[in-house]
Amino acid sequence: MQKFKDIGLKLTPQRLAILDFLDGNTDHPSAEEIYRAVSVQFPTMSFATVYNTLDSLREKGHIIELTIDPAKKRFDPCTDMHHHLICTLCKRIQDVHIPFSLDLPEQVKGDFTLTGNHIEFYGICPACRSGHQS
Amino acid sequence: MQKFKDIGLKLTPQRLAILDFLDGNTDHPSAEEIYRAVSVQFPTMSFATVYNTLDSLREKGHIIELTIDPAKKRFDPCTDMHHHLICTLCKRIQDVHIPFSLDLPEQVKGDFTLTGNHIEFYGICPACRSGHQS
DNA sequence: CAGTTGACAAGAATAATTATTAAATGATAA
DNA sequence: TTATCATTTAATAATTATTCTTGTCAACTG
Repeated sequence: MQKFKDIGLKLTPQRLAILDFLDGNTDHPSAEEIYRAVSVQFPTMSFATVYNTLDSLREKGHIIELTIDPAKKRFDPCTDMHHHLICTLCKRIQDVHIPFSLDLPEQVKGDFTLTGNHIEFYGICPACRSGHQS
Repeated sequence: MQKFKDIGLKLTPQRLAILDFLDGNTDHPSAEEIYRAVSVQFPTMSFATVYNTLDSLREKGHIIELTIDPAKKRFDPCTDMHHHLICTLCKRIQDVHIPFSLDLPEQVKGDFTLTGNHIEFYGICPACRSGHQS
């Protein structure tokens, strides 16, 4: 777990468990899913601890908070610039690790300084297209 | 108010007021902001009516629900495909009416059928860059 | 006119999240 | 190692956004 050394936060067992669950996870889990997963090892774990940890990690830039889901926040341990491919039926979210360096014409951005972008690709996944319950 | 004719819903005064407030609005207001604005004319207006109306309008495709703000839903009367330019400091959201026809390579999308995309451009707006409260 | 339907207001209920608190723990320096 | 001190935790209360429920009323149907 070398990678958690320079995190800039106290490394408690709870945090380590959350980090461990998140590490390499591409499911974009919600706070509740993280809580459920980590509760297996730490039955005394509090929900607030999950939120606090996620908040600290976000502040330090170790995770990204996704606003893709209108109902709840989702968290992504992959902080590289990347985008998302979302099935509009089953809501599954898939990573897109291709950079798109988009710019805006002057007349649109004006004196706005562009710092980045995030693209949501919408579509129908293979599973939903074939075996959907119509 | 010709444009509200074919809405496919009963046109009640409350709904008309909401529609009227939304029409041409580029501020991406939240339910609460809509409620506050419409309450001026209809002091008895209920919050639930706002949510119900917004929900009906969304179902009929007359407005779009934005998931840009992690804290709450925002609503956009502009249903054309368009994107958003967001100031990461003051959170102001500006429309970007430029189409970006992005595609993904086969190896990424696989059998996914792409239906659309939405781009969030992040940056610092002129106001925040100059007169920010540091 | 009686009955059905849809819409409204009011407020309760729910779900996600944040804030508060005291007790426990990890980091730090002697 | 140990005392110290700030941070973290768990439990719980509070908040916020949203949805649900209920009773009522108006408009429409037959």
